[in-house]
Amino acid sequence: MHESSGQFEGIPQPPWQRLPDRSARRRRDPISREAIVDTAIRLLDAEGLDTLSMRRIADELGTGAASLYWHVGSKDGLLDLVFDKLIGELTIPGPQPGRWREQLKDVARAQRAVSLRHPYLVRISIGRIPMGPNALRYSERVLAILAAGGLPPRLAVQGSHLLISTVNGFTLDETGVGDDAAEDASAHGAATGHDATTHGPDATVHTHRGSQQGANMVRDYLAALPPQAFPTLVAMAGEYSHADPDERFELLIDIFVDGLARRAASAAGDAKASQ
Amino acid sequence: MHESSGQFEGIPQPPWQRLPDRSARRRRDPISREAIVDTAIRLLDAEGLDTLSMRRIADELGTGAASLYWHVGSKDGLLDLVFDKLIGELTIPGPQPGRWREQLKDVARAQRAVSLRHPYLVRISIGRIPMGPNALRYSERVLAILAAGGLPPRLAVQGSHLLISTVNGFTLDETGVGDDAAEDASAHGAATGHDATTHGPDATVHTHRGSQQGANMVRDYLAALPPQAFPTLVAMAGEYSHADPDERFELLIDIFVDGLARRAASAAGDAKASQ
DNA sequence: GTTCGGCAACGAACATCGTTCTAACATAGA
DNA sequence: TCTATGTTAGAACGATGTTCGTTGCCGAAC
Repeated sequence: MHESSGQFEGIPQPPWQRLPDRSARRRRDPISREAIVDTAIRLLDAEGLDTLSMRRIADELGTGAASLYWHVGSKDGLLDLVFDKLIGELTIPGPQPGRWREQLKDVARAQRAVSLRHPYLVRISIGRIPMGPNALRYSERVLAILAAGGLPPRLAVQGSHLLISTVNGFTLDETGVGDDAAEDASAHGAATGHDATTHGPDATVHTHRGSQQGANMVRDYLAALPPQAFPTLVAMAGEYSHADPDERFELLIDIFVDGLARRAASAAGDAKASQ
Repeated sequence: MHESSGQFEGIPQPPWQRLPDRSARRRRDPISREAIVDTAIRLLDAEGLDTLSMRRIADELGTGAASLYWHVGSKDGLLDLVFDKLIGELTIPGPQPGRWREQLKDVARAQRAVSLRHPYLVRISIGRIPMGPNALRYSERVLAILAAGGLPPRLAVQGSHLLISTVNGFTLDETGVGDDAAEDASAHGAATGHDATTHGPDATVHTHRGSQQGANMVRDYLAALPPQAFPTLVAMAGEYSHADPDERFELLIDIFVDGLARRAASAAGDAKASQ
């Protein structure tokens, strides 16, 4: 009170008497955990996972990096919150026993859609056991669908786990290649190429921003391989140009859900037989 | 000159003439790209991915970090080489047309085994298109098995892709949880728990070094959930205690390979019908 | 009305990281 | 012996996650 400190705004503080510069930076709009999570997600969507830093988030909020730590504990804790919040975007319908197969496919499609909308999601999920409130809701509803479909508990639990990891595996290489800011080739090829099997690039080829251009590059590269060493690869190189991710994903969930249904049926048959 | 610098080993250099201290550090054993890659793999196996740094590798080789860059270009380039070298550990058998289903399962098992032996492998593979010499050999042999099994090219290519990503997805959460150096809980729980669905932990629970202890923790936690909100999860909590990864993996590849075989058969049927 | 204590914010600093710069060295050929 | 070239390596740069110590705010107690 008494407007104690910075009362006379015109007179600058003597520079040797170093006082905190509270000119900018209003104490209004106190930062909250939700605001931090939201800006983190906004930055992640806009600029990708690699460029996300505590300081970047703090800048966006008009504060310093240290201020974030009171609310989120650590960057990893923040990513925990981001992860669960994004899982909350998933809406899983209530179980309809006769339609459990289609429902399960819809769940898979929804999960892939979220992972494509936030291409960093799968990478964030690594090493994080999904046990936040939204993740629990998600597991509950998926399990409910499988239980309503008549799967025995063991198979239902295993199936829900496998569904998640299978979709994650698929979207991982769908989203893993091109993140953001296109890097140049870098081609670290020096000498010492003594044991190379082929005359292709030295170790691994990075193809950025996939889509059609990258697919054609891969196809051309494969087609140019020495046929005696890679006969099948050369013969099938053409298939790599029109690789439709949607079609492949549908094939995957078809295989998975059909297979799961078949195990469920055979399990039911076994149970009936041993009755 | 005349054997200018460190010739007479007994006499120390005058300290004001600051020359690089080449007292230790023999010029023998010049570092090579292979030696760098091998040391990196050894460190990765022993200490995990998080603690790997260029300086750590250089220390192990008795040199400085800058010296590595002449050979590998960048850390990412080094990981390219590590990745392809580890893929080289896989040995895929030649195709036996009548046994392609078992062979494909064996491929999956082998891939999982490598990913468990080097738990950082899957994480390294993210964003890396597998086109090194060993990766190409791998793709060639898998495709050869599928082609010998009679799959049409389109299905063979898609199947080989899906096999890799499916196994990766499975091993990702098998190896993703506990890396190395056990961290303490950290529990960043402050106030503002206003919208929590449950009275459980705040956001996400990290269970380290999985196995039985972690499984029991998960089971107990799920069993203690409010049953009206999570009826299915609570009812099936017991299943989470005896979750056998091997059994689940076998279920996965059973489903996958059987499903692929079924598509192959129906594709063959279609081809014959439209003939 | 004044004092006090805890919640919240913040600047500065620390350790570490990947990477670059540049000088020094080693060795082979002239 | 001199030079050219390939190779090593110390120092430094910028950026990162995180911690420390301090400061301010605001309601409760006196």
